[in-house]
Amino acid sequence: MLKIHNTLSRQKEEFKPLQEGKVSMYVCGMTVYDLCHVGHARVMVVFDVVTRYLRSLNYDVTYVRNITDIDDKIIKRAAENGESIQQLTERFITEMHKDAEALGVLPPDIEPKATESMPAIISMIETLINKGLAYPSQNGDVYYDVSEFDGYGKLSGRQIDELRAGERIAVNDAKTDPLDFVLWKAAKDGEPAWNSPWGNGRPGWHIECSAMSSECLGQQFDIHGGGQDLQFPHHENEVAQSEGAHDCQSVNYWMHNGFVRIDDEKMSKSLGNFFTVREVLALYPAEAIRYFILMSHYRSPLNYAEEQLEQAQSALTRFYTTLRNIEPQADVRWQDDETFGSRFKQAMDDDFNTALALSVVADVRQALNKLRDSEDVKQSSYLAGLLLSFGDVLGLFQQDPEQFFIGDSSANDDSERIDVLVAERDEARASKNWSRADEIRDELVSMGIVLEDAAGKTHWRRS
RNA sequence: GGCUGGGUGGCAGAGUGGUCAUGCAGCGGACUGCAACUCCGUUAACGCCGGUUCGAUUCCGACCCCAGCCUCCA
Repeated sequence: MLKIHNTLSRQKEEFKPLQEGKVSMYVCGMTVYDLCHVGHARVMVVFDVVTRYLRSLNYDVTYVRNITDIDDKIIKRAAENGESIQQLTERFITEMHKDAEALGVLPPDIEPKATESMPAIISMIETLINKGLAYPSQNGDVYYDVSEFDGYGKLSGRQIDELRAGERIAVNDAKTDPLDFVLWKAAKDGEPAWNSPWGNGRPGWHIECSAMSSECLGQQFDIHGGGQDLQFPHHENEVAQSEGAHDCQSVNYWMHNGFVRIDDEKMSKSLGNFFTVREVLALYPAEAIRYFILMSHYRSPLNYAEEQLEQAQSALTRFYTTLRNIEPQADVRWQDDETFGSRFKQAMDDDFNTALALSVVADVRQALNKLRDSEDVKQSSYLAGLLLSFGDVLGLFQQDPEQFFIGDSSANDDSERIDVLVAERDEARASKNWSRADEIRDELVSMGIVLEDAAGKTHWRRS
């Protein structure tokens, strides 16, 4: 039985989809004005695994991840760069897709953009105004009237009074209450604008998600995900908008992943302490980054550190070492395995506990290694297939092992030379010329190459 | 200040009222020409103080410390 930690109740709850056998899920994606950082990578990887796991349980999943392609930061950045907004956003959408692909993140089923959802956004704002939940102000903005929505604060666990007592809310004369938030922003000169009943303008940030989620998935759907920092105000406001407009509970399970940290501090654009995915990919294999993300539970903070990435890479190296030279059985389904499969399911059913799931997978690896010198090819092949089946859920272990060890050949064209040296050393070893053999090995070590003399064959890998 | 979440061995990170996490690293051994890989064995933890209990890292209470949100942020 799958349990999901629901932010609404702050508890793990049994997962029951609205429609049997189907899951509808919406995740807040990127605002595309810059490269993705490791925090964005975490969201993508975490919800990719959620999707893969649900599918492995035979759910028919519709996964929506939006793109915010119009907002203040985008306008500002485009102006700074001297390019059009469209040029900027298209560029970073392409970059985001490259990062996602490198990290083994499967594309979402629907990837709606704010700029392509204007009719739905405008019509939702109209509904909110007609219901008395929103009001146009004299300057052309439209605001949501927080005091008119009963459940305001239920998702983030806040009271309106508490929020009002806070001193950090900017004063704005156009609002009747400082807590009210903008649904539609009137355009200033030179800003991109869409026509609306309230004049030219653009949507506020929160409304696009309410509009796109209901447009893609309906007024009610199963799971809504995103980073923890979106809980308030973004998701709280989404609840107010969607439920205010539709008079029904919009989301049954809210999932929020924890932050990536650096030196015990949140990695964020505003603090400037972030690493882009691109930077990290230059240092470590993409799969190691993915493994690193899955080493901890998705709701825990994840501390980004060189040591952790290297640890992930070492662990991954062991898996591929094990998989080398075994022909995995192709049709293994982890769901049918009673020993490891049931433990894996238990871990993943418990709010997607990938850290625990990885320990089960490590046990499979060990069982496989124990068979290394045995004659039981059938069992070895089965366990290797099982490993790949688990890996399919986690998005790991799918590469050809040799490829993993050799690395990106376009970046390293010394493979031929290495092969020549290895062959030369094998000859020296055959004639028991140990000093020559060791000399060659030392040379390879200085090139960052580790040799492994398996039975009858020498493998090499980059350290 | 208000509201969340958390403090586990050298590091990372699960979990549990009373024999095992797991990974990386370390130590001893097997294997190896020597290594590497692999296997076997092994060291080591549960912030602090009380309480409940036959027994608490796990439950309860106080305290200390850390992070996050309350403003754009995944």
